[in-house]
Amino acid sequence: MSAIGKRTTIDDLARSLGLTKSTVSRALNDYPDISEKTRLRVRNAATALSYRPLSHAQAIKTGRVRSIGLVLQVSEHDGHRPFLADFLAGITEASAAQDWTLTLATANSTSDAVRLLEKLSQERKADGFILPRTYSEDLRIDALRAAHIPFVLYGRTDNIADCAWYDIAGEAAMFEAVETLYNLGHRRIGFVPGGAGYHYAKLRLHGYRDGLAAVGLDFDDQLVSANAVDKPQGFNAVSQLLALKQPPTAIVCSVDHAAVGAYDAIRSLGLKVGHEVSLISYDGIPEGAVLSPELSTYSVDTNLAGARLAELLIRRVRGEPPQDLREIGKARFLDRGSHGPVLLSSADLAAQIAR
Amino acid sequence: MSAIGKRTTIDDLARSLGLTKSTVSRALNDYPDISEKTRLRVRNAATALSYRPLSHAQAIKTGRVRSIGLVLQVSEHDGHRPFLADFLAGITEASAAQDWTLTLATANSTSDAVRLLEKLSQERKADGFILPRTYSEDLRIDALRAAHIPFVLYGRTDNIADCAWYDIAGEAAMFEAVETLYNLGHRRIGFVPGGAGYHYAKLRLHGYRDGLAAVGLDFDDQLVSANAVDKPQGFNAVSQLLALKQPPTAIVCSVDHAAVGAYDAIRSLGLKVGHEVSLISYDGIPEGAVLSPELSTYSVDTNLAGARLAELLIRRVRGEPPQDLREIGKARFLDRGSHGPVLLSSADLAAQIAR
DNA sequence: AAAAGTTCCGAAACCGGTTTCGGCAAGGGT
DNA sequence: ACCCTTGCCGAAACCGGTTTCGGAACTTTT
Repeated sequence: MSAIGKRTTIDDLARSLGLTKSTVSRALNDYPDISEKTRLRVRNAATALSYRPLSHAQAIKTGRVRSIGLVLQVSEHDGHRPFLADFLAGITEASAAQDWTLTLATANSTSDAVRLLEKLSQERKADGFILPRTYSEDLRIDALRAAHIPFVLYGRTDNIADCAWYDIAGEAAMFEAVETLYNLGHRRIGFVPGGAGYHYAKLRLHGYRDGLAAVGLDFDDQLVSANAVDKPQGFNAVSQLLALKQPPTAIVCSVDHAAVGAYDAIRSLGLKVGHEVSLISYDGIPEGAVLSPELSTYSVDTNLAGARLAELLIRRVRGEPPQDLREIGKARFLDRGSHGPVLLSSADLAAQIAR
Repeated sequence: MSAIGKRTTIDDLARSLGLTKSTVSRALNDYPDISEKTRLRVRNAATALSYRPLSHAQAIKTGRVRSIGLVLQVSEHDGHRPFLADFLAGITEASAAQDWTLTLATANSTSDAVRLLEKLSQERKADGFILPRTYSEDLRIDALRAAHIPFVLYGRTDNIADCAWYDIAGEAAMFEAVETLYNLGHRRIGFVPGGAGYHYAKLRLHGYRDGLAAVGLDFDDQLVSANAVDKPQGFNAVSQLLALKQPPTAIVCSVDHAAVGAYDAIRSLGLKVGHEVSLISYDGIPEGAVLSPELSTYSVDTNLAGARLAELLIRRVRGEPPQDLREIGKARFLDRGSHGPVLLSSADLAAQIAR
């Protein structure tokens, strides 16, 4: 690898300035016992010689490599797969702004993820981790907590001790969706929950129930289908709901990919989305815009999420307590064509379906 | 960050064995001057105490952090966006097998990418880089070459000096597509080139031309449309081709996303894909399977590409010459419904379109 | 049995930064 | 005029590994 183009080290820099490397180091790190004059001299010389400290040489004393760890579980049902690039861009841009980088790994299972988290941390490839797709009971969190490794959740979880997080208020969106549909005259409102075990699914179901309570509708567990996170599951879930004696005239979906299946289910009964059956969903996947009618859904700013998570994690690594590092964002409603005023009563709808 | 759970250092390990750390280090790194007996003793003790060397502490002497760098340009037209997760998984899995990791960054422009490459390398956040989406003339390559930083291309380029690469033989696929269509009776075969400036686009156009030559058809530059890398561009490109006095009865697309637009263009003229107009494309995006008829296309194993690239780069960093690190894979043809025997002559097709 | 190799490990330098500690010189107070 | 700060920088330890060098103990050769 040819030794051409030797790096300039801190010693080179110090020598060229007639200072010692300790002074140079403190000047560059803004120690208070360095005069403003020499601080500037050092800074200028550093840029002139294009000096860049080796991050691993710094790390040996500071213990920090200025790197965010992220372990993706690729086998997951990935509603966020289309958002991956945005998510990563959000993290890396926010990180780069503070001179941090992203160390990425992929796992095939939760236990694999735990193993990688521990390994990356022990080798100090990362100073802390962003945990995407949190479960209500999450082994990754348990492991990091036990090992006192800094982390930030993308999502929330049951046991929030020592947890920092960024999350979108999916429950608020579901709540609002129920209200919206109620105001359009719907009185039988179904719900398609998201992935079992994921905490977001639990929260969104709560939001749905709270929404019902707020508008004065009774909760009917028949109106909650099986969990659905993709097109076929969504198809089955909605078929199941529409086969009820008193079918829902509106359905709230936890994830867009299930809603795509819902379109097929509704159409296969000779009904039209947004007319006989209204649909409101959550995620904001691009496919929603090419369906007809376009899917009414709550969209998530994944780039922003990545950026916020990176900033929170860096603060966490720097020692801020997790209680101060909890942030909730809002999903933005895309008011499109898949929902509308109630057209038929539930009974009439049942009759129509029976034909 | 509580000092609970102190790491075991190499000194701890040495002390517990009654050896010096130099012996331990050499034992773990398979130096020949360590007896087999002590080598085993050390290994066992290391796993027993779960000793994991700090990668940055090693790096200070070795100069390597065992990390692959990847700078994504997020603003690119990303045919490979849907494959991003697969690509990253391929890289990280192959890297992890050799105890390497992936350092990821994102850029908004080529100059931004160059800046990041240099920065990451100078701070030694990465030992070398994978360069995705290569251009025929690529500033990133120039920069890395000039700085003697190891890199591997995903794709090829004009000036291949000092270049190692992995690439899929897109030109062979285009060649074969022309042959296939010729054998089905097509004599007017159009071509939709990919992104201007990208080297893959140049290669695939060559493949198309060579294919024509091989079957004995003349090259007609009218049959080559404008560049197209997404749906609207594909729509325009194919509309342009079908508006010719002697329109093609078959079209080869450089990228699937353009082919999706081709479907619309063909249908809007009252024609059916795979009947009046045949279509063969390249990439293997998932959307191709939900079109009707399903898109005939050459699919790329992106996961494998990531894995091969990681392995090549690691060898490159270890000092193998780039000439020995060039590898070409093959795209797999998905023989589906968007192409078939010629139905109308070009003249008849023109007449039909005119109506 | 002495000389010459081998085998194997310890001692110490080294990598490139950061951080602690101490001291000199200038400034301020009495 | 003297002492005490304060400001500012140099000297040296330190971080946790890797690598070079030298030498003791043990074999082999002559």
